[in-house]
Amino acid sequence: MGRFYITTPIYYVNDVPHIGHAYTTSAADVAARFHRQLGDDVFFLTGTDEHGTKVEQAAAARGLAPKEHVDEVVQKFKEVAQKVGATNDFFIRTTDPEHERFVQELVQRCYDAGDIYKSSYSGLYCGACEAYYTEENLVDGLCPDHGTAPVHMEEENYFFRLSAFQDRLTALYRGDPDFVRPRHRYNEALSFIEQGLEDISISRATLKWGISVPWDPSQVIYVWVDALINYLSALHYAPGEDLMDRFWPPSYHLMAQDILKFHGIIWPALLMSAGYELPEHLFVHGYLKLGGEKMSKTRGNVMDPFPLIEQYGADPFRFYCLREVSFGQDGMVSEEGFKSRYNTELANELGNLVSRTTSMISKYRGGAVPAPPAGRAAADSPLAAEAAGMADIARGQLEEMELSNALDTIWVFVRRLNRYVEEQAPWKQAKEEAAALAAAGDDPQRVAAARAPLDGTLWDLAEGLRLLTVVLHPFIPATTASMRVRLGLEPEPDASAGPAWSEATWGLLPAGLVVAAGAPLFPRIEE
RNA sequence: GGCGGCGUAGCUCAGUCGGUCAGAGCAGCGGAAUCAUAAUCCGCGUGUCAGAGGUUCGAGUCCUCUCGCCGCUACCA
Repeated sequence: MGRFYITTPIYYVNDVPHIGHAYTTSAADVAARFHRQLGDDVFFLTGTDEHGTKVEQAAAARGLAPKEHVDEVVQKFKEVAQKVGATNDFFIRTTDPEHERFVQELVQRCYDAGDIYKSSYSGLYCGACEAYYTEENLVDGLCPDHGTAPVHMEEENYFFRLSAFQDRLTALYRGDPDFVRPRHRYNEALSFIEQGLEDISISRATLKWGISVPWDPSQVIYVWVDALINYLSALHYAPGEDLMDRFWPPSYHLMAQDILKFHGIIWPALLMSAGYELPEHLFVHGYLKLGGEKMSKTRGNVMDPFPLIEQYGADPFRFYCLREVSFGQDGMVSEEGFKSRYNTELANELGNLVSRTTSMISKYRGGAVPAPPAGRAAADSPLAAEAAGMADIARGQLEEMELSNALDTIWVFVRRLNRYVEEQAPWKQAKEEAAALAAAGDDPQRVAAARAPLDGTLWDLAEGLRLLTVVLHPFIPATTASMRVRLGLEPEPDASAGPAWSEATWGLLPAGLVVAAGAPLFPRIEE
């Protein structure tokens, strides 16, 4: 039994929830569910980042106080987690008073450690934005939002001595090539560090909407510093006892590539300064691209997942994203692709497999899953070895966060079961059985022998489906729950926990199950 | 410019330590079967593995160079 603490980034409420948020949260949920199945002590955290200039401005534009504004917008992000079926254990908001207090404590620690000092920051400042711009971010030398010329300004800020951590960060990376995965992201971060780190300003004098610097209330803490600390602060006040001891450090921080620098460099340095253990791994997943381009609102090529989820449920969405795109790499998604995979893989291959299996058990055995033929050990099933291999490999891949590889491994087995039906041809076995039974008379041994082939086939299929409910639970939990009902298995007491991974062992199918027919798991999408 | 990555069948992509690695899925064509959501299964690919050179008994798989894409290159979430 291990410990598993996984996080998504906390989402910036100024943005509108989009497929990227749903993707990250889904992926984190897959990992969290899998580790619960292993029996690990799991904590899965997500939440929202609610401070900063943009939020302050958005609120002002609506004539609301910032807090009123974020209280409203945060609901949309809570809905994302709920809609994708995420089993997050807590939802943190950086406006939680407990978080704010903790951020101040932590920053104070860094200050006391001598890693924060006052200096002046100079740059190009747009008064309308109340923000600084670097030259690259200007459009023809003008503010991209207001079209006005920024002025050169200086402000007194507190700086974090990031440069002092260069050697320790280098050592961290050199000592653990898996600190950031996949490897090319590790290279990126390391090369950034080796180019030389400069101190960073971690406070703002012109902004009000933030957490004030404890020793100088005229300034607020830079929003990224505020945000990163959520991974730590949450454990101090999320429901439950001793969460720090139970869960720190994080097993995985999940994120997209745009925020690697903050998580891979600033965050470890802050933790070093404040004296905390470092996260074990950062995992950087790719972007979902539509039509070969990175999705962006300005390009108008954003794929909105929420109508699809409303219409088809969370499972098909989760399945599609994690199956279509190699986890850790960029990939293309489209509504067309969604429908294609939904129909071919979920409806035809998996859904129909469940249909045909339960239907044949009903038709040939009155709905009762037969016992395996007398004298045939579970391990003698033609599928036993493949099933065991599939479960082992998928487990290893899930442990390594190779989510799409795991799904691929599992799907080979789904297809194997369909092929098995064709190979055994139960309808043919049923005819042969009828003939053999007619010839067997009352001889119990001959009756048993006559029934053995079809019994074996149906039992194998039911057992194969049962295994699938275990290994697919992390990806499509509502579906596997429904499959278990159809197979006549007892529902899990805790739906978010799912069946224990140890049940992914061939031969554990309980005796005496009665299958239940049902509407198609995935009705085909007809166009 | 520097660092990193990518360029493999019509499409989307796998290819861990160099030796059945030339593959999968989709799309297309042909066939079988009928338990099932007309759902399944089987068969069919002459691809210069971007190009050139090199190392090696042997290279998509290592090295060099060229071409074409992409990411990162500091405080914009």
